[in-house]
Amino acid sequence: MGTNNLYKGNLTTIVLKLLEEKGRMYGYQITQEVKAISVGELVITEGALYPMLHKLEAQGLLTVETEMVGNRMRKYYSITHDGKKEVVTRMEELEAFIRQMQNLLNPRIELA
Amino acid sequence: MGTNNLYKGNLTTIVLKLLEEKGRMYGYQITQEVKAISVGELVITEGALYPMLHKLEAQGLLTVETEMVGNRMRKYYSITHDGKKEVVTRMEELEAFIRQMQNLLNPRIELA
DNA sequence: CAAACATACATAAATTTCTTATGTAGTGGA
DNA sequence: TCCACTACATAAGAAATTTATGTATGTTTG
Repeated sequence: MGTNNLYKGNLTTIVLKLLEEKGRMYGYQITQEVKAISVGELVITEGALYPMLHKLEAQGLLTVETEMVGNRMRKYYSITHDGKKEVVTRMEELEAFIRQMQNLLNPRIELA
Repeated sequence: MGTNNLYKGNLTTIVLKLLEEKGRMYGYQITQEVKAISVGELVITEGALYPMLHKLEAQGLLTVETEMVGNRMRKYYSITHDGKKEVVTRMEELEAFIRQMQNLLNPRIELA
């Protein structure tokens, strides 16, 4: 997960958002895309990704289609309507979080 | 920890930064101050706070002075030189994290 | 004046989320 | 033929936190 562990709790948000944008991706592709976009900073491990995808599917936020490409299996994931609602919620939470962190961490006027 | 769980992994940073600003605080005071600054959004639980303070002391990032106020014990924590270095590192990491999240989550031009 | 709430510390068990390690299997190049 | 890459998967362990308790004093309120 790169050099620092602040992404903890945000991997799901990143994956859902990516699937919302791209429409349809398979697991390995997600890891490569995230690595590319983050310029190598964020590497999602398989041990984190696959259980997460299964969980999101079980929750109805993603759907799967299995395809054979040549001789190899691929499981394509797409975001559902519920998944899109979840993305909206998570984005709002993230923005609130960033505001709060700036509020908490920027030196401020002495409070009573 | 409030309504969303994004603060996960940042509680230590928040506490160290607060002690750097304020100079000297005790546990309960930290929970109240954080709650006040965040307007009730961020509530640090005791089960998270006290073990964390003990750990930071063991790591040499904080020092403790126990005082009796009336009939009641208070343990005042202060940040050390090493603690201040840690704050600098953590602030840089947080800024890098926020930039990466904006990069990952803002709709962007289609990549190759 | 008793009960409820606030102050102030603390720890233990459970939960969530992740890393590390391992396994299977096909592909492709040096 | 070995190594790296693609592509899936699971299990054991680690870290940070929540939830649940526990102890004890202080203060407000009906």
